Amino acid sequence: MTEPRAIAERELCGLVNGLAQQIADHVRERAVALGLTAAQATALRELTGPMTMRELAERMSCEPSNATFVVDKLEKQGLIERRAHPTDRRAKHLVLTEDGTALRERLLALLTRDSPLAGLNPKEQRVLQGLLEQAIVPGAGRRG
Amino acid sequence: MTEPRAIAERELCGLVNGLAQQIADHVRERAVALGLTAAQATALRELTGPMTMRELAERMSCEPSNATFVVDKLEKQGLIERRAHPTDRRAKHLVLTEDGTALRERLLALLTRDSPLAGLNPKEQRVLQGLLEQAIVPGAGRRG
DNA sequence: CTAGAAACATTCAAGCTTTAAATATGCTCA
DNA sequence: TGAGCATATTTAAAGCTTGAATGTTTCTAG
Repeated sequence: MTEPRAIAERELCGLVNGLAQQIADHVRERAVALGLTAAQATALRELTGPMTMRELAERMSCEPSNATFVVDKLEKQGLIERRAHPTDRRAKHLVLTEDGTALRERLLALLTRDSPLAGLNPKEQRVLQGLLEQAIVPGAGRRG
Repeated sequence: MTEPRAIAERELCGLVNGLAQQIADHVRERAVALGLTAAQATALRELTGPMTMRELAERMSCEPSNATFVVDKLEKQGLIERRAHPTDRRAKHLVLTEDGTALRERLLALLTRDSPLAGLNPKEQRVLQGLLEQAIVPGAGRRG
């Protein structure tokens, strides 16, 4: 409680959360300009190529059931398609449509402008990246 | 798009989000052990002393309307009280009840054990803190 | 081969979060 | 003083997220 070390760690957690919010707000702002919600934009951004629902969920740091919800919306908008997975019949293969690909390009362009990490120069960003990678426990977030 | 710098920044955003999730999951896990939800636990943790709704919302990195929602729950459980603010009649003064204070102590004890930042030693945590403070734009997250 | 365990995706209920709008109070300045 | 704008909180609607089932398919040990 009054242990300085514990207090510092709590404060640090607050900062991580604060920066995550700042990033999320940044995405949300740009998303609405394209008629997307923040969650939809995040999914679109993470869809770097064909992948399964689970892979997408992992990239979004969310539960698979949430990915189902978001992909439903994107599919209704004709931006994405759920195809049969080539080798595993349990899985779906998510593929961007032509419209989806085009919109994703526009989204990435918007997201790249005015980075939410502009306060850090490239070197500082590399240091931050190293620390975050070290702090993140591989299997913990979603099945600890 | 294929610009290496932009890709690195997107990846970095993903890592920030991932660590924030890891921290949130850590809180959630401990919260349920005390009959609290993650949001309620976060509010309780941030209530370091009497404060207004807006102050609490800022500490939680959320909208004031969300703080209203969470404080409603805590108040119904008798953990917190909304009192008149001593100098500003628009504002509420949030104060922990005796039960609330006791539960907060137990929560902090749980949260301190098994830190979600255990992957970093104290020195690394200080470096991380410095970078995060630099990356967070003071007025940005909540009023664009 | 086959039964059991594990993995992928989905559904549903419950709870969280944001936005916009509404109410109440405070502040500034002519 | 009082009009106009800013701030604190709340409400309602829409959307997000999680966790616990469920159905299907795959894997693994015998």
